Amino acid sequence: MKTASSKPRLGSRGQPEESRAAILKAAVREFAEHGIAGARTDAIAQAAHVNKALLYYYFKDKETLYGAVLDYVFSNLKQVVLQALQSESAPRDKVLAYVGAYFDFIAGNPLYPKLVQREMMRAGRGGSPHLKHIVEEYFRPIYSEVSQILHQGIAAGEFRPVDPLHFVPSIVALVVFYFSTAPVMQIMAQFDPMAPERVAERRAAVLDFISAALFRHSGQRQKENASEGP
Amino acid sequence: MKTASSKPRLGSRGQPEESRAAILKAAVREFAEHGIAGARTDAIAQAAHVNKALLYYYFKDKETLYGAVLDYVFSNLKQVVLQALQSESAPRDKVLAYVGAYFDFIAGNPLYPKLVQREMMRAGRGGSPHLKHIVEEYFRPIYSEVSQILHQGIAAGEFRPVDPLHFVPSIVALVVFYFSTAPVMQIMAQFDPMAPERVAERRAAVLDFISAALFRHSGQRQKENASEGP
DNA sequence: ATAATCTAACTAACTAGTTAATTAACCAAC
DNA sequence: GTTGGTTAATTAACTAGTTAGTTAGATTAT
Repeated sequence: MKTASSKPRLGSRGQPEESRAAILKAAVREFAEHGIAGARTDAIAQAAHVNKALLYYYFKDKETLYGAVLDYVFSNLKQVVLQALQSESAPRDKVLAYVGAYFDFIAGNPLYPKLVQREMMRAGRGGSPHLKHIVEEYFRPIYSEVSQILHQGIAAGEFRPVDPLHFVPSIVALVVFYFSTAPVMQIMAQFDPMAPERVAERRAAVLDFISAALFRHSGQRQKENASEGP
Repeated sequence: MKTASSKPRLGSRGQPEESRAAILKAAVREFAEHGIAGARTDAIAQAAHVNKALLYYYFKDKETLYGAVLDYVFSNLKQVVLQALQSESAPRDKVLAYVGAYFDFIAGNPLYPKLVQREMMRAGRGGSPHLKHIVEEYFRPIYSEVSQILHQGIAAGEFRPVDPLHFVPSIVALVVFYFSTAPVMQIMAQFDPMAPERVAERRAAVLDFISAALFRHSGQRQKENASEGP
């Protein structure tokens, strides 16, 4: 980015990067709040202080813009999360670092969780053109890493013998759910669930929940299969 | 309901209850798959084999129809879940009964989880006219019951000292998430996540996860506060 | 001039909701 | 037991408003 000009940004050859970024940012909010069907291109243009035709100058159509939003959000997530897994520590600490980083990322970007959740729901019968790409590009690499760590921890006897295929989604559920359903919490309890102290409380609760469910405690029974029949 | 006539159902004074029910059923599917903004009233009418104007004869407008769908779904949920909590057993078994019933209800109605999730997300800035009613009417009674059981279990020393305000949503997250995000699972793993054996697997995993996180195991440390700082 | 950036105004398609008419069950009077 | 009015249930066709996407041109740095 160059000089942040305060000019009325008229005419041409203005700030292409700024415009594009403004559109993306506005689109994140609009899509997160209303979903792809509920999002209005006019609203995005207005929020970005840009003519609507510019959306179509930078992005092919609404669906493509939505795809760009998803790529932006999920690549950020991937970067943050994989970085947290870089350290050379015990499986136990790696899992905690992963969950913590994931939680903080979501908590720090209150618009993302709904976007994530909405996209994950989009597929049933003629669904999303983006989902496959997102899964392959962002989810699978993260899953592989975490899954590997789980196996290490289990092999080392640090963890209970859980199935990563279920445990990893369970982690995601615990991290994301609170934020995507914040409106319900707002009504249930009578406080703002996004207030820093509440978020900190939730963070602790999630870490505690996962720790208790995953880590072996002294005196705990050895058991090869982690499941009970239905 | 009377004789199921096989007449072409033309004209008037046909089967008012059947028509209304057909509309509701079609609306459940349409709203679950596309959300309220993405749902098309024409599609609902067509799926219900009914003229579109009939939607407006029975329901005031799209939003009202959506509200009726929500009431239908959530009252079913409430009934099933509260019944499971009726028994006179130990807190431990009550929690397992609750989670099992909740899980089975969602698993048996594959359209509901997305509906639930979608509505729970609907509020941020000028949101849902239904959410408050749903929370007060359906969620709070369930929450109260479960919360009470958790307190009993904690007092009896059966449970770890968890905060119901976080633990209950965590349970919901674990139960609902798998189903609402089934499309992702479908791509990640290469199997149908709704296949009976997979659902059974998930059920076991959820019960195991919650059991491990909640129940005290022999030799487990006593600790008054269940959280770690952020 | 050229080309990249940007806009006001327009259009074609879609969609929630309405209207006015139609059908048949029910009931009362003849 | 037929006639005709009343009313609930249902529909084909329409309307008014919205919305994604386009176009033809304007602006300005190089």
